[in-house]
Amino acid sequence: MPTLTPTLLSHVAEYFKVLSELSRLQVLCAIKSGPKNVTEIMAETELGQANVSKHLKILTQAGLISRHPRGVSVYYELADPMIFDLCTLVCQSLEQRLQRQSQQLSDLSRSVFVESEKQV
Amino acid sequence: MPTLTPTLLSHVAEYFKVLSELSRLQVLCAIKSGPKNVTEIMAETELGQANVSKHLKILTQAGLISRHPRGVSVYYELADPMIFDLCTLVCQSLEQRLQRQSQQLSDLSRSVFVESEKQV
DNA sequence: TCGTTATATGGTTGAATGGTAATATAATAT
DNA sequence: ATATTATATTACCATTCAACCATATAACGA
Repeated sequence: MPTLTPTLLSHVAEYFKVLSELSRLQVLCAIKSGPKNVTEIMAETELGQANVSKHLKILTQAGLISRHPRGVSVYYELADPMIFDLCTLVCQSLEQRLQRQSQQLSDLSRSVFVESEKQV
Repeated sequence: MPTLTPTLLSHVAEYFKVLSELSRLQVLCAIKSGPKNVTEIMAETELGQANVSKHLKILTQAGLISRHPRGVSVYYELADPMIFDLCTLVCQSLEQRLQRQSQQLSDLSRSVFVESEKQV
């Protein structure tokens, strides 16, 4: 890993901030299978037009997607599919966390059960 | 990659939101080399006490770090070093983006140079 | 017990930002 | 030229949240 200087770190934080909004992740998922224009993205995400447009601008400025006007409509496509590698890693972490929690829960319920047995 | 249902996606967004704050990334970096107590983290990050405490709580609740009281002080440690794999991927993406931009800049300056030559 | 140190919490404030409606711009067709 | 469709922008509101101050809690020593 590169040295995480404060400057670099703030860029990383900014990157994560772009990905920290559900609507924007939905937009990214919408174009995961291939380029789509704004109308198509609106349909798939069920977000408002101005809203989608703003999010697309933010994603474009962050370099996560690229903009391709074609005729009257504008197509957007993923600039770096690595984004979904990030999502995969996060999902794995979430999964592990859930497993730990459910394990703790079952341990807890077992101990409660044992305790109640003692009472009898 | 698992199917990114809206529910799962919102969890992923939440995860990224935790990582989207410079102060919290600084805290994570501070304990990257090993567990540290709150005072040590304050010193390393130069953040206020209440501030650090709140960020530590957020990171703990998100499952990114774990809390270990020892005597009068409380030590925190990374719960999942995978976090820095995320940072590495992001850094690579940022680097690529910068390279593309600098390439475009040099292309631009070259074309400007050629144009000015034509003028002569 | 009392004081001290370490950490956590509550309250407040200001800045950032997502959503939406209204409007602007751009491209195409009639 | 004008209407129409697609996209972008602006203005506004509501919410979120980081930073800070003050205060509370907890652990330990004198």
